[in-house]
Amino acid sequence: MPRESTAEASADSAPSMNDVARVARVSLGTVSNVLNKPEIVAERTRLRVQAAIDELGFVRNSAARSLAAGSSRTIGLVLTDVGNSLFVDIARGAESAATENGHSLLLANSDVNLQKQEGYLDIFDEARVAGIILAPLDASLDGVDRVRRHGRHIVLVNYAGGRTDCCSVLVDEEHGGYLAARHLIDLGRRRLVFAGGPDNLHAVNDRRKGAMRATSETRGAVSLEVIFGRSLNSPEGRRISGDLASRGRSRMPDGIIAPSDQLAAGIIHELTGTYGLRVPQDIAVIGYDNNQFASEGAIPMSTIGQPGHEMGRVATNLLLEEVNQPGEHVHRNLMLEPTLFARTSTLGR
Amino acid sequence: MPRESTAEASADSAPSMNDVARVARVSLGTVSNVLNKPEIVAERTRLRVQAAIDELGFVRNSAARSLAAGSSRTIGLVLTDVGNSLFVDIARGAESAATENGHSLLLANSDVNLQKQEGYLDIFDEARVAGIILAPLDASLDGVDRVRRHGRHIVLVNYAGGRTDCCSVLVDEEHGGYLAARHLIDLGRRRLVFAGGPDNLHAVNDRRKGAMRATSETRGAVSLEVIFGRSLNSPEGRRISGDLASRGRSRMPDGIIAPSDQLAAGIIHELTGTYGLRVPQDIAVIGYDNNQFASEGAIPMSTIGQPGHEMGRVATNLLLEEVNQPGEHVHRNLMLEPTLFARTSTLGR
DNA sequence: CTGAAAGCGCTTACAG
DNA sequence: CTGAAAGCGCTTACAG
Repeated sequence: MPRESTAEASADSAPSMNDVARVARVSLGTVSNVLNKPEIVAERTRLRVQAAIDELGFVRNSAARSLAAGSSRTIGLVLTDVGNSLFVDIARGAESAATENGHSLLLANSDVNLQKQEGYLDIFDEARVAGIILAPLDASLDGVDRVRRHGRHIVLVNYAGGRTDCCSVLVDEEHGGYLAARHLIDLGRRRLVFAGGPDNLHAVNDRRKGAMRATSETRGAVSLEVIFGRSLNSPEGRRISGDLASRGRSRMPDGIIAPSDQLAAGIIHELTGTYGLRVPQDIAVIGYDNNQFASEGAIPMSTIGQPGHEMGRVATNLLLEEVNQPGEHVHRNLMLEPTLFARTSTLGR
Repeated sequence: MPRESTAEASADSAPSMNDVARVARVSLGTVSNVLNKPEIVAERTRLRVQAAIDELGFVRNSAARSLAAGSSRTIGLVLTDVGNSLFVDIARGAESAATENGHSLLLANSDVNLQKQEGYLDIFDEARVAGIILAPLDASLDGVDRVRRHGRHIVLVNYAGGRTDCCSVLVDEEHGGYLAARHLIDLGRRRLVFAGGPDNLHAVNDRRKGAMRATSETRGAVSLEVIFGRSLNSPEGRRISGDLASRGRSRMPDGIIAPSDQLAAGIIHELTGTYGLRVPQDIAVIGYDNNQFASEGAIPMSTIGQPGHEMGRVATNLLLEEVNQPGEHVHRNLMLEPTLFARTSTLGR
C-alpha cells in the first residue's frame, strides 16, 4: 500500500505559503513576493506559483501577515447606530474609498453605548488595524487617546467634541438648523416652534442655535419658541403635538422645526390623525436627517439632509493620508454642509 | 548623561507581553496565563502582572494571538444590506449572543453585491475568524464551500438556497404570506391583489404561495390577482397604484398584499394622495418586514414582522456550538415564524 | 504554580 | 530575480 505524501495531504487545515512554495518548487520568500510585489518576480516563476496557489486553494493568513508586517490592510469603523441611515451612508462612503485604496472596511456597532464603543475601539486596536474611523457618542472621547497612544491612527466623523488634535469630518449643524428655519420663514411662516430634543446633544443645540439665528435676522417679524424634550423619537413627537393642540388654534404655531425625522413623523402623524389639522396648510413641519422614510410617507417630509456618503469617503481619505505619511501629516478638521430637501410637509402639493 | 533603559522606553510602539513580563519580573508564559487562565495564577503574581499591564497600557496583539492559538475570538457577519432593518436586527441579536459568549462581532456589508459578499467572506476567512454568519444574496453560495474547505465554520441566516449541509436559520416566508392574506380575508376583503415583486426572489415567491394558499382555503369566495414587477421599492408601488387606479372602481381590489413595506408605502402614498382613495376604507394594504417607518407614517402600516433579533441570536449560538464541538456537531436547519402586526392601513382607526 | 523553549505563518532585509 | 534566515508577539505543552 503506497503512502506517498502529497502536498495536498494537509487537507483538513488551510494550506500555508510553505505548501505553495514546495509545490511550486520555489522558496517561501518568492511566494510572498508573488503575493505582494508580483512585478518583481519573473513571469515564469510567477505563473508557476500562481498555479500552485490555485491548485491548493491557498488563502493567506492575515493574522500572520499583520504580525510580520506590523499592520493590516483593514480599516475599522465604529458606528453609533447602524439603525440610523446617516451612519449607514457613512459606512457606504467609507467602504468605497477604502476599497479604491486596496483596503477593506469592517464595521462595529456601538449601539449608542459608550462601553461598547470603547470595547470595539480596543478590539480594532488589538487587531492592529491600519486605522480607525469613529463616529463617536456625544460623550467621553477617552478611547481616542488610548488607541492613539498605541500608535493607532484615528479620525472622527460626525462629532469631535471640539477636538482639533486629530482629523475630523463634521457637518455644520448650526447651518442645518438655519436652513430649516429660513425655509419656513421664506414660506411665510411667522410663529415657529423648535420642537423637542434633549439639551445635552451638541447636534440638537447647534441646530437650535441656527434656527434662532434665522429667526433673529427677521428683526422680530418671526417668533421662535423652543420646547425642550427628552428624546428624538416618534412618541415624543406625538406628545409634543398633544401639548400644542391643547392650546387652542390662536396660540398654535404655523411652523415646526424638528431636529429629527422621527420626531417630525410623530408630530405630523398626531397633528393630522388625532387633531384633524392639515400639514402644511395649518402647520408646516420640517424634520432633520433625510431618513429613507422621510420621502415615502403619505405626506412626504421636508427635511435637512447630511452628506453621509461624502463624510465616509472624506474621513477614509484623511485616515489613509495620515497612515501613509505619518511624518508630514497635519491634522485637518473638515466641515461639510447640509442640504435642504423641500417636500410636501412644508410646500404643500 | 545616564541612559538607563527603562521598560517604558519603547513608548512609540505598543508595549508587548515581553515588556509586561520584564516589569512584573515574571516569565512571558505567566503573563499569558494571567490573561487567559487567571484562575491558574497565584494571587500575588497575578496582581503584580496586572499592575504592570496597567502601568504600561498594554493591549494584547490579537494578530499574534490568533496566529499562535490558531483561531480568533471574533465572529464575522456578512450582511446583504445594512440599510435594511431586518439585517440590522440580525446584527444586534448576533452581537448580544456573541458578547455573552466572550466573542466579538464584526460586520461587513455586501450591499446586495455578490462580488463584495465573496470578498468579505475571504477577508474573514483570511483572518481565521472563529466563525462566519452569512446572510447571503439570493444567488450563488460558492463562497460557502470555499471557506468551509479551509476549515471555517459558517452558518446561513435568512436564506440558504435549499442547503441542509450547514446550519441555517430561516423564516417561514410562505407562512408570512399566508398570515398577510388571511388577515385581509378575516377583515372581509374579497378581491385581493398580491402586488409587485420580481419572480426571481425566493422570499417573494414563498410569500406569494402563502397568500395563494390562504385564498384557496376560501373555496372561491376570495380572488387573488398577482401583479409581477421589477423591484420592491416605493416608486414601483406608485407605478402599481397608477395601474390599479386607471381600472375604474368596479375592477379595483379591496385588499393589497405587498411583499415589502417600501412597496406598500409607495402604494398607499399614491392611492391616497394622487387618486383620493381611502386606506383602508376603499382598499386595505398590508406590507412586509415591519420596518421602522411602517409604524410612523400618517397611516401606520399593517405588516408582517420577522424575528431578526432572534435570528441573529440563534445563528450565533448554532455557530458557537459547531465551533466548540466540531466532532459531535450535527447541522441543524431552523425555521422561525413571522408575526402579523395589524395597524391602521388594514384595521382603520 | 512558574519558566524556558518551540512554533504559529507570514514579511523583510540581505546575500548571492 | 531567488533563497536562507531572522523575527513579528503571542500560546502551549513540558519540565521543574
